[in-house]
Amino acid sequence: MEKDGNQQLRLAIQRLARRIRSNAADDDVPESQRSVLFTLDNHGRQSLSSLSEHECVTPPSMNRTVNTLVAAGLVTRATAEDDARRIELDLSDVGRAFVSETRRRRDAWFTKQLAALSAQERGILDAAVPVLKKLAEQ
Amino acid sequence: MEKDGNQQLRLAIQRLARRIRSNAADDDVPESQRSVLFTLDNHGRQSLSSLSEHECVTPPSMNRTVNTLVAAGLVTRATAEDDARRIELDLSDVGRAFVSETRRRRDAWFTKQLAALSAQERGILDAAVPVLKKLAEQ
DNA sequence: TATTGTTATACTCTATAACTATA
DNA sequence: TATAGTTATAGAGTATAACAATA
Repeated sequence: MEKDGNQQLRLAIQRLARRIRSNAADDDVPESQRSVLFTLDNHGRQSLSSLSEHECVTPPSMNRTVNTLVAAGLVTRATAEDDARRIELDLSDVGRAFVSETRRRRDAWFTKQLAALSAQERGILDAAVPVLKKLAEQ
Repeated sequence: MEKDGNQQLRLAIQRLARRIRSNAADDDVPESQRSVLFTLDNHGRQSLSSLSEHECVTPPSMNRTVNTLVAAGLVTRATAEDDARRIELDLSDVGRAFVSETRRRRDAWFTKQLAALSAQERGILDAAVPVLKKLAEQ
């Protein structure tokens, strides 16, 4: 890869990620809350402190975010059976439906963008998927 | 491209963009300010209102951000010669150096990640660059 | 009268410090 | 005494409304 090919690739990825976010965001739910919903969907029921660690936010801050989500009916809160200090946070049915719907909208937008490409271009992207995944996870 | 290949590609891009940001961010300068510096570097000297439009922020909000940047010596402010209502905002030399340094650090991190790939994998990514760019800009 | 920027004020999200309940 | 969560309070960053200066 040539000298500034790196920069071209990095810029293209950052720009595309920005477009995905701005085109598929649901402005009614702020990013901080949406991120918690997706974390609960991806990693399941968990305590306040594990959630705050995962989101790189302090417990008091996460507490407030969670309160909002519980008040909105998107998240459920329950005391843990084995340790009365801990609370178990999880998605409610409404929260789960919200996550599915958000995901569906993102995919719909992205699929529409892909449809404008040629078969050859889509083939190039298909080949790149595993490499991008490796890059994101290594 | 198969059914959920779209989703795989979208997820890989979003994850990779997140990693680029978290690994190369300069925590001393908040994202809102950094974004203004990059906009001035990319699009040159401009007024408060054009800057606020570009950043999708209200003029009072941008005014505050700009005040901070001027106080920090990263941005210069001057009354426009042809219209005394307008102000011209631009990068100072220090601001320009900051932008270069940030860019250099991002590239360094990303280049290091790419170095872990095989020649074949890098070739696949090279081929994908123009397609990703098209996707980000269409 | 319209436009450009600024000030006043309030709301949201985040943080640190201090507190309560449980282990 | 240590841990999980909460409350109190303060600092960014943003918004709307009202204002000042200039065109």
